[in-house]
Amino acid sequence: MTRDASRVEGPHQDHAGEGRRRASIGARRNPEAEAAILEAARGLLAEKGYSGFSIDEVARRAGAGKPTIYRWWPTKTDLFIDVYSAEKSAALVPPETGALWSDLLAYTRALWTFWRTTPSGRTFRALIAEAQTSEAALAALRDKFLPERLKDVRAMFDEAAARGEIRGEAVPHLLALYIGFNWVRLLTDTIADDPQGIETVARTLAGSPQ
Amino acid sequence: MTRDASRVEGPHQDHAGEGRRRASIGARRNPEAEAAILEAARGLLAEKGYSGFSIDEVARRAGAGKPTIYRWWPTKTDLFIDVYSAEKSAALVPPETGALWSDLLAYTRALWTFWRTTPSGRTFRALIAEAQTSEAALAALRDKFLPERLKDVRAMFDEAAARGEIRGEAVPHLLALYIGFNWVRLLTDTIADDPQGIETVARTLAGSPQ
DNA sequence: CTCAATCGAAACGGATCGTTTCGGAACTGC
DNA sequence: GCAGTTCCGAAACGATCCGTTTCGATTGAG
Repeated sequence: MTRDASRVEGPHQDHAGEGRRRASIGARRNPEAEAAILEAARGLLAEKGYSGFSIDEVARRAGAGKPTIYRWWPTKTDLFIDVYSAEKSAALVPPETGALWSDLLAYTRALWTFWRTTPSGRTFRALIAEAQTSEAALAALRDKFLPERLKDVRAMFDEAAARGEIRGEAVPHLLALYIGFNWVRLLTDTIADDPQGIETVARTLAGSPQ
Repeated sequence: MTRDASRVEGPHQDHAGEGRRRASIGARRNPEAEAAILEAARGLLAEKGYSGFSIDEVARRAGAGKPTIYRWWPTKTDLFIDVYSAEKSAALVPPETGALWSDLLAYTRALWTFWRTTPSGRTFRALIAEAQTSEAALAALRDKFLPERLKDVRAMFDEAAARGEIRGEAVPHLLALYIGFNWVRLLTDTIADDPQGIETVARTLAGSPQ
């Protein structure tokens, strides 16, 4: 690349370290900086949702420079995915009622409550939305988060198949059906408690008599 | 508002109408401008998806001024919703096979093909994503588009209830279940044809023997 | 003819993404 | 101990975008 050699750049850095500053710790990553960035990003996402999630604001809150952020996370989406990865999968203990329909009933109500009462619902909506724009986010959602976080739900279906309640070959499709139901309610912001709807769905998926 | 009265604004408008220009037709809307804007927006959305859908680009393509756009559509979301409204609901003729499960099988395969082979799938994904950020888009999606476009599907379930295949009270919930299945496949970009999965889902919703 | 509303061009303010320049700090290899 | 490398954060930049404002011009209504 040909570049102009003559430079007339002005001075930078005029307040000269009177405030607190997290300087470099040498020719390697500063874990404090990384932690501060992730924590700032996590808090910002929980507070203002994805619309208020900007790199500039994360840098301000973390007391970090934008180049420091972009050194480790090439794009905003990468940082977002990383922050989402750190979210606790939450204390959604899968029920063990002995029947698929009542397992689903209990689990669904707990999930909706979790989505309503923590930042997780909002954050998950943001991830799904981001996945509609970014290929990286879509791949992360489909190939990383979904398989990981659906383990418990899948186990409920697998156990039901082992008990003979449903066919084993139907499990992946019943799972998709069940996930879709929760998604459509979350994405249309209609996850107020709905015992009747949830019970109908649970019984339909389990093939139980109504 | 107090405003400075002294102005030293430079001149505008220096090429003086040598190019084609769609001037005002008086103190009222110019339907040509409106049509050009909608057409440009529609084409842009189909070509580049929602990420490339900017007001500046729409204005350029339409040969319109941004103030003209903002006079009629207060925000970008409003224009987007309006463009989406104009999308043809498409030639998805609901099947009449006489049984819910086979109706669903045929309809689902046609829907997925429609989503894959036209800009509609991409556009619908964009609307769902937009609804996660904009309250207006969410309201439009939930209260306007969904009820309207689900008429055919709802009718399939209603007729099945009339035939005694399913309980009438279950219709809204089975509908949500069915929509969710399609959404989750669309939003994770997994709408390649999947006859087995679709059949399992159709039979589960219809309560048919497997 | 005057007034009001429209038209498109252009510029603006503010925000954002992602990049680059800069002064400085600290570890690593020699 | 001393250069060289890599990191650090501040600041500015270019580009893009949203939504607003100014401006000259056009045209219908009264």
